[in-house]
Amino acid sequence: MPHPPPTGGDLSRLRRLNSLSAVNALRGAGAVTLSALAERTGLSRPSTKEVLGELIDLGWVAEVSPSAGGMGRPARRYRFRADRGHLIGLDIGGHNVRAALADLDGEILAETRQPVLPLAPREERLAAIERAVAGCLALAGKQLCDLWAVAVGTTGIVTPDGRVAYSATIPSWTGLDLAGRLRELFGCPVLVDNDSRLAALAENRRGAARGAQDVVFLHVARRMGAGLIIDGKLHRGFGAAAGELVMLPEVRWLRATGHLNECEIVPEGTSPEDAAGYTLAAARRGEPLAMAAVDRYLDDLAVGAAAMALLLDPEVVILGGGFSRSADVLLEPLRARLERSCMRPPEVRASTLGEECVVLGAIDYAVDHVDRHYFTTEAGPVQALPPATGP
Amino acid sequence: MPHPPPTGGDLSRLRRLNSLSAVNALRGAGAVTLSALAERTGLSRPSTKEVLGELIDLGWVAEVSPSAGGMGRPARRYRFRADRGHLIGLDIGGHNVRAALADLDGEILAETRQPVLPLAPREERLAAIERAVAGCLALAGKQLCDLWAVAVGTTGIVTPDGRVAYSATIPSWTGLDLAGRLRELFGCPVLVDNDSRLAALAENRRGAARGAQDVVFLHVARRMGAGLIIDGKLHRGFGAAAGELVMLPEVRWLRATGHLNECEIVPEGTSPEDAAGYTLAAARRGEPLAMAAVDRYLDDLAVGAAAMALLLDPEVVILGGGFSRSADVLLEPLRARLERSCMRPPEVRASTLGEECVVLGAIDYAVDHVDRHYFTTEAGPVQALPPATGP
DNA sequence: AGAGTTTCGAAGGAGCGCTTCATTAGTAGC
DNA sequence: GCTACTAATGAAGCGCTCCTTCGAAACTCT
Repeated sequence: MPHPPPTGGDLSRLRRLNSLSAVNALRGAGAVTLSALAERTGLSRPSTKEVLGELIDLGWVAEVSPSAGGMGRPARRYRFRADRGHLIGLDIGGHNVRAALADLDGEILAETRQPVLPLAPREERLAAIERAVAGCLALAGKQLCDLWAVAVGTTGIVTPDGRVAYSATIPSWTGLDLAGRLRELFGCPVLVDNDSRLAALAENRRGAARGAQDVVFLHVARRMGAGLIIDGKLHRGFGAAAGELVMLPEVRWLRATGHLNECEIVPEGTSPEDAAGYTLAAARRGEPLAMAAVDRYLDDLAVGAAAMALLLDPEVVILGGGFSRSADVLLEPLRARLERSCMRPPEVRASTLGEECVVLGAIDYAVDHVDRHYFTTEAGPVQALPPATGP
Repeated sequence: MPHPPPTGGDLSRLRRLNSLSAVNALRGAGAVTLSALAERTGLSRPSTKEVLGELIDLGWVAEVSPSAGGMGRPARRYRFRADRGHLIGLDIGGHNVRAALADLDGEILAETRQPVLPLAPREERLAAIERAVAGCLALAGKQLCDLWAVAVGTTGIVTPDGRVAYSATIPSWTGLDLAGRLRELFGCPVLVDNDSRLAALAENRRGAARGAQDVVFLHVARRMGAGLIIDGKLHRGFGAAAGELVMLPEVRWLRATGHLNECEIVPEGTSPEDAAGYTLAAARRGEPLAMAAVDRYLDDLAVGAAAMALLLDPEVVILGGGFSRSADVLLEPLRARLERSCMRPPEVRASTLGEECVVLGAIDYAVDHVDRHYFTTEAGPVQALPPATGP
């Protein structure tokens, strides 16, 4: 029988915990004085100083110019060196590849976009990915060797080891060892996950669902998806296939978009990509036919949304994805439908991150990965900052 | 802005962690030698001894007779004093009130059952609860003042503070402040939760889903329910209403049992309670009409089950509740249906705890409560054992 | 320039866990 | 019945981490 949890332990472990506590207090807090840090960590000033000194020696923390103004002796100030490593977030969709470059705090430094055709062959899309990343690096004046991790959100079902098991939106993607290919390309750790899940993560960290413990994120676009935050953590499931509610016919998500695409009001010859947007815009203007189509669409959308809300009882449901541009048309009716179906209806909010939610979620995922690697109890003592060539 | 997590800290905190580690290593492990304990906790022998000495002083640990046989000097042995406190688990259903008495390890010492009519008034059911508990106490020779906690599983939606917001099975229950009433009755902390959720907890701790991180528990009986274990923890949801998928018509769980009740093969005059069981038994014998009814029943059951499996991607789905007696008829077809609907089908297993799953889950919930209260980091240092009159 | 305020840096003390070693209590073999 | 072996016990001494306390330093306000 394996021993349960290796809790407690050594004195060095206590130091490690306090180092982590200090790192967490410094992360994203800008310039912090020693006294402030001591208060946040709960340690005494001398202990905090010792911990901080160690972090400075390891290269994770730097001193910045002392504070000006105020009473008493000016305090020296310190900051987390978020600029010592860089991360790439990728959103691989049917029509676009988006990339963003961020520092270790997840602060965005550069963004690019590369259009691709949904039916483009694998290599073409991979080339677009490479261009998008190269563009980000050039914009920020960085190099490949500055990258510590690349996180990717893509449509479809992704296995735990980063292969694309199946993608309806990008046919050529099915069966690809995406993580492996990108590792070759970028020479650093690559994390791959489903795009809807990463979007949910972003909304939870910096968007409309900030602070919520239980979140249902509805990725509404031509094709639907869902991402779940449960107990403050992204839920992936045993086989990393959580959120694939679309596949169940009774949930009516497969046919939902059809109501928008096939609305009679859509002019002949409108491309299938633009039809839904046309109907939504027409509904906003008050065209009766369009409004009826949107109503039918919402009826179908609400079935799956209600199933999730009833099953999980989340604090908030986020309406995100491409169609969330039309949140003004969709939000209130969705809320009304959920209030009819649910005993304890959740809040319903529109995404605040819009089109960028997947890229931002990928960045957040990469930040988490770095944190797990360097700043968790399991990872051993806080390690020295890797040399400038990357980890 | 509130300070995030009060991690790390004092030297005393380290001792606390090690005390907890020792308690956890002792819980449910019977008699343990000092060396074995040292190995499990990861501490050195002398440190382990000191920690153990403290726990003995506080009254949580006792020495037992030294081990006989074996090489070398016989080791002194120690055990967790699970018998110093007692817990009650209750299952309040439409037709029965079940009670169990357990020690602090969750080991069952006595069980009783009191029949009640579904339409019985509140006070009658409350009296049955009192009788069931009194019976347990008498069987084990204990008294009310020996109880440290009472945990209750009941049908219906339970608010976080222990009121019954709504119960379809027990009409008189709706609106009752169950936790308040039982606290008056028993004079100790009372925890109330939905019965399906507690059953899921029991299967995760000691039943068919032991060790699984993500579990969907299907409570199949006259009325359906669901309980979710996510990331190893019972999922309650923001308003403690998680699992109420039944309420959604599209999921077809409301009408499912009807296929069994209304099967032509059921003899005239069979009571509504027994009709479904009759059909299931007939299906097992191979009666074509019954088999067709069970098929239709399974079609409906599978819709909700598939929705849950697709959304959460659990490791295992447990078929539990009253109808799990007929798991031989239901399990394989359900598995086949899930394999058709799911990209990565979960394992499907029958409950191993049967009728007792709710009572056992209530006990497990009560054990968790005691653990949270006495043996967690948040609870401060491990407290002295309360005096014999209860906590 | 002096009082007040806040931070800095060093010294001394207490708690906790680790290693080490002599001692003790049993079994196995002759 | 005696000796050799084995494994646990108990006490002593060490090192690490955090704490409290104090005088000195640096800057603002009057």
